[in-house]
Amino acid sequence: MCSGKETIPTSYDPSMVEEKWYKYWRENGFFHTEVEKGKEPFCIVMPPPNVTGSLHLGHALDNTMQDILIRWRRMQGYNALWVPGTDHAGIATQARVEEQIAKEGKTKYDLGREKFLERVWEWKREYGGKITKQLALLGSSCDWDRERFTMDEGCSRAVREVFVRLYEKGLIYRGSYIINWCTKCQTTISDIEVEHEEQPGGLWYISYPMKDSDESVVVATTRPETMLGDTGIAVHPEDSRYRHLIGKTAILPIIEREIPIIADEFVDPDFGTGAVKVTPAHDPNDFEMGKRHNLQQIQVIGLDGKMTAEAGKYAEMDRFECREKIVEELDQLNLLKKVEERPHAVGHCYRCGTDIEPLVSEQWFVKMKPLAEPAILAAKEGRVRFVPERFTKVYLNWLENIRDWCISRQLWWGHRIPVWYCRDCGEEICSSEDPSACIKCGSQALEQDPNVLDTWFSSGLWPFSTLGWPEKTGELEHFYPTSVLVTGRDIIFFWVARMIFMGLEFMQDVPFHEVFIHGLILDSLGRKMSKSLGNGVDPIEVIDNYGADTLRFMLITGNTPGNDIRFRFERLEGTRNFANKIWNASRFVMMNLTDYAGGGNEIPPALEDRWIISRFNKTAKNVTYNLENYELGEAARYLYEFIWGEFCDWYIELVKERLHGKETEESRKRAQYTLAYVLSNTMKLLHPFMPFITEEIWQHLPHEGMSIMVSPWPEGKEDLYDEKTEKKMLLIMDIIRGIRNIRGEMNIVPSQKVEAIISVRDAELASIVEEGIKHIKKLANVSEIKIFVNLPEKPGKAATSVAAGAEIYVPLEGVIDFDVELSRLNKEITDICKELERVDKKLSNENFLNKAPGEVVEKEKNKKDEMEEKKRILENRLRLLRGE
RNA sequence: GGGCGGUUAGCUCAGCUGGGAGAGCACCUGCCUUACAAGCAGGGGGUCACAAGUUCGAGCCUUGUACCGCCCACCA
Repeated sequence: MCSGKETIPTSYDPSMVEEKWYKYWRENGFFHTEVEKGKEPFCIVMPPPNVTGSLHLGHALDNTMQDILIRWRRMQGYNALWVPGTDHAGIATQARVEEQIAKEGKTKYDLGREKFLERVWEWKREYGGKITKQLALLGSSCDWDRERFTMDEGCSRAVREVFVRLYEKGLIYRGSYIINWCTKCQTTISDIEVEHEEQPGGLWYISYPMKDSDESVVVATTRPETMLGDTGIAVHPEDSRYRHLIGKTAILPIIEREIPIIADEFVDPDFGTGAVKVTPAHDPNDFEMGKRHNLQQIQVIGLDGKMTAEAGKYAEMDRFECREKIVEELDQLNLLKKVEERPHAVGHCYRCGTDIEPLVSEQWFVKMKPLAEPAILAAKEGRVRFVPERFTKVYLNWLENIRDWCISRQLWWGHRIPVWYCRDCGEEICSSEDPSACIKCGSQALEQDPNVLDTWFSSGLWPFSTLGWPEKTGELEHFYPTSVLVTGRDIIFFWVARMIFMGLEFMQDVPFHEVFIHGLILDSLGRKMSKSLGNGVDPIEVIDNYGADTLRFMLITGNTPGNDIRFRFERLEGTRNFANKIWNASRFVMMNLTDYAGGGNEIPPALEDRWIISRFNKTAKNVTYNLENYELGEAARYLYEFIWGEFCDWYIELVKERLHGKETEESRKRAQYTLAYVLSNTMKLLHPFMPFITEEIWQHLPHEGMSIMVSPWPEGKEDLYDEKTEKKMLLIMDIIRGIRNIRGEMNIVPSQKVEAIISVRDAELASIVEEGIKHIKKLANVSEIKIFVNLPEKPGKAATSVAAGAEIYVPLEGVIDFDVELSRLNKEITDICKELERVDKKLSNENFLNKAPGEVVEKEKNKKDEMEEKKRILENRLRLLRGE
């Protein structure tokens, strides 16, 4: 059962155990979950990482949190399912493969759509498994038998089904609207994929002459090159400066087009000149205005970012170069009236950073209002709850101001839009199955829409598509709605909101009841980790060097829900040391359990046994409570403190004598039992956080069952709380600390034992000290202790310490350094005086006495008495030492 | 322009529904004490950003201010 001392290394080596146990868990099917109707379900669907990506710290945090929740609930006896999977990540993956074939000197057009897609699938097969392997290294206990991919058969079916149903309901439509175009990626992107960044820019004032008069109108613009596509000038209807011009015609310089002056409420009279040029084809506001006033849309910038034929002599010129040239020409024409420096929020493509070009294009959209409304309601009614709560507002604010969602992408990698056009009669056919003939004219000359869907369209179905939808599976019935979604706050809009409205639309219920949001992982200087800064940390490297348990625990501790975390290597080392501490404590326990064959619970527990059992059960309660409230960091902190500060620092030290056979066999066995009980149950509490080391240790301890991960969770039994014992131990520990303090301050080496004289207030306290006398001797390195009740004459040449109700004297004849002792006493007295002052002030306040709760007042009074006694004793000592 | 978060020890951060300021690291002192030097014992170090308010009592609640960070936004 237990290994001998020699075979267990003195420092913990994660690489020796992690792979072994992961394999063991997997081979024994502990990750796999079947529907068990009798058990309460607990289900998490994993946010699918990019299939061709590799694990970064964000994933590590995300999945550690999920694994903690799943492992904990599984141990609690829930029917716990964690569904893993990956996302096809349209633009990102396609870009990688395009890069690859570019090295061969080819473009995707050389290959053609079909061949290109074959290459992407090949790439996916070759590089796609990487991230899931890395998730395994982290210890993720997800059900790999249920691994999904957003483009697998089932998910693809779900996507088509959803598209068709929305289409038939009129919630998906096709039309020409202004969209965000990335000239580099050569595709549309949705509004949230556009990142705005303030950049220095200019505001150019351009004069447009009026037709049939000498007047002119000056407009201000940040994008002069778009003037080539101007089809109007707008002013505010109430603006007296321009009222007389409304309805008249101006001449667009350079192009010499006649354009109308229109009146529109949108125009802010206080901005610029109060007159604005209108370019419906290249600005979202102008697009709307153009619709309102029936203005022509003239596209002057093409999909490639170059000026179109409509730009006249500027055709074929790059849009940025054109800007400069236009300004030059206007200047020459004396039409440039003013140039101002002005920061401008330019939209960039979230992927490649290219300036987004708004332009009009025929695309597919999802009508959002009818879908958003139920999603708003669900959050308001608390059917889906955000943790921390403040993110509800972020979510609601977005949905309440939502615009229609452009879902078509001009990519090849993705879910192709299930719409076909008949070449003969023009009929548009939307169908979940590939149609063989036109439903109207019977022609077989059908052509599928070339576009694919936004990647987030399929991710939005993830909670139900992975559970089998549109089939009515047992999984869906049992596990939907899932229990909690764990994700970063950066994808609340992209993903969380969309899953919620899709779930409500297609499952008539929210996809999860709770959304647990975590922050970002920053570098040690508080910056985002990014490729360009080169400040990224590779979690796999961390796992190689420190172990997965260490990485996990480090990511979880010292953090609070929703807040960002700085990644610092010192913290990693601290956590590694914690793992090592656990390892060595366990080594100690195992070494002392070599002859232990179970049992011992029937033997009456010693004081320290009752104490550690009480402390353990309180810890279990605290850990459970904090897990329930998603306070994973707090839960971890309780464990850290219990293991290191109580089990290691105190309990192990307290039982060494018994284990070494210095007392009875019975006492020894009872200590063995308690060690095994507390350690193995503590390992259970720690298991969700540090799965590997806890399994390794648990397997070495007496245990039932095949794995700690399927052992029952210790809930913390209140009937094993023992307040009386804890109070006793507190006194004994205070006495030990008091003597240690004297020893430390006096620099008394451990080889030198001291004596102690303890004077207590009453017989009850005397018996407690008596009970702890051997502990005091051992842990404070004391040779002899004399206990008195109210010792009348205090020892002379001794150092002093005071605990609640007990005075401790350490005679130091010849050794005592009076200066040290005097300053030590002085400091303590000063500290007490400060406290007393505060307490006195409180207690002399009549309002406090009258208004504060009785127990609080009582507490303060007791405190005061204690302090005063302590102060008196210490002052007496001071006088005695000074020979007063 | 709106919204959110932060400001606590030298550093990085905890501090739950208001009732004696905490941890880790760093620092100082002494220790290889047969689990652990990745350790043990002891110690120093804080006007809880600032101001006002509520309260018997504020790190915590209210309002305002300053600075840092993030998100959202169709004033060209």
